[in-house]
Amino acid sequence: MEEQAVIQALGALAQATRLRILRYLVTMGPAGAAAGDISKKVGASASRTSFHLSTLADAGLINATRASRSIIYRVDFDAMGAMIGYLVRDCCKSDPRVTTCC
Amino acid sequence: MEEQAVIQALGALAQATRLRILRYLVTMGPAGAAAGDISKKVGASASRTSFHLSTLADAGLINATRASRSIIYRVDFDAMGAMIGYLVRDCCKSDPRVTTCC
DNA sequence: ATCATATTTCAACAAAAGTTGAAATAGGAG
DNA sequence: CTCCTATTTCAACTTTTGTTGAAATATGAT
Repeated sequence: MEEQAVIQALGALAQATRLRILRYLVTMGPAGAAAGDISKKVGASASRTSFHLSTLADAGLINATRASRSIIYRVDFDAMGAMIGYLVRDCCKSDPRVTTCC
Repeated sequence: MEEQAVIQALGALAQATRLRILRYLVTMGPAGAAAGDISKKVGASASRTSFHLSTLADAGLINATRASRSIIYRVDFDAMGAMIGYLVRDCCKSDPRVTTCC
C-alpha cells in the first residue's frame, strides 16, 4: 500500500461519525447495510451520511453496490488489513510492542 | 484506548510530514532524534516541524525530553500498539483478513 | 553579561474538511 | 406517466488544519 493511500485511509477513519459507520458495517459483515440504515444508526442526516460514506469509499475502506432503490455498503476488510499492515510493518518495523496487539 | 484518543492518533498520522516524522523516529529507536535533526530530515521549517511534533505528542504517539539545548523526541511504541490494537480488535473484531497482516 | 544555538510560540493567512438544507437523480409501484 | 422512496449532489457557510516568518524562550559557551 502506498503512503498516499495510507494517509487517505487514516484520515477517513479519524472522524467520529465515520469511525462509527465503519464499526457498524463491521458488525453487519458481508450483508452490509443500506445508506438509510446507516444514517439512522449513527444519527446523522442523509446528506451528511452520504458525504462520510463517500469519504470512506474514496479511501477504499468500504464499497458500495446498488440493490434496487438502496445502496448497500460493506467494509473492505482487505483494505483495512492493508492499512494496518502498513502501520505495523512499514511504519513500526513490526516492533513487538506493536505486534502483540494483534 | 478510548475512541476520542484513537481518532486523535489517527488524525495525527494522517498527514505526510507527520507520517514521515514518525517513520524516521521509528528508525532512530530509543535514541530518538532532536527537533532540529527531524526538521532537516523531513525537509520542513523549524516552526512547521515543531507544530507537527506537538500534534504527534498531543496524540500521545511520541514523547519529548530535553537534553541540554536540544529536545529529543521518541516514538511511543506502546501508544502505537494501543491504537493499532483498537483498530484490529474493537473495530474489526479481529477479522482474519485483518490479523494476518501482523 | 553577551552571544550563539535550539526550539517554541504567535498572529496572520491559506487551504481543507465538515455541516446544512434544498434541489437533483435513480429506481420501483400504482 | 405520476408518485413515492432512497440516495446523492450542490452551494453557502462554519470550523479545523496547515503554512509562514518574526519574535520569544531556554540552554550553554566565551
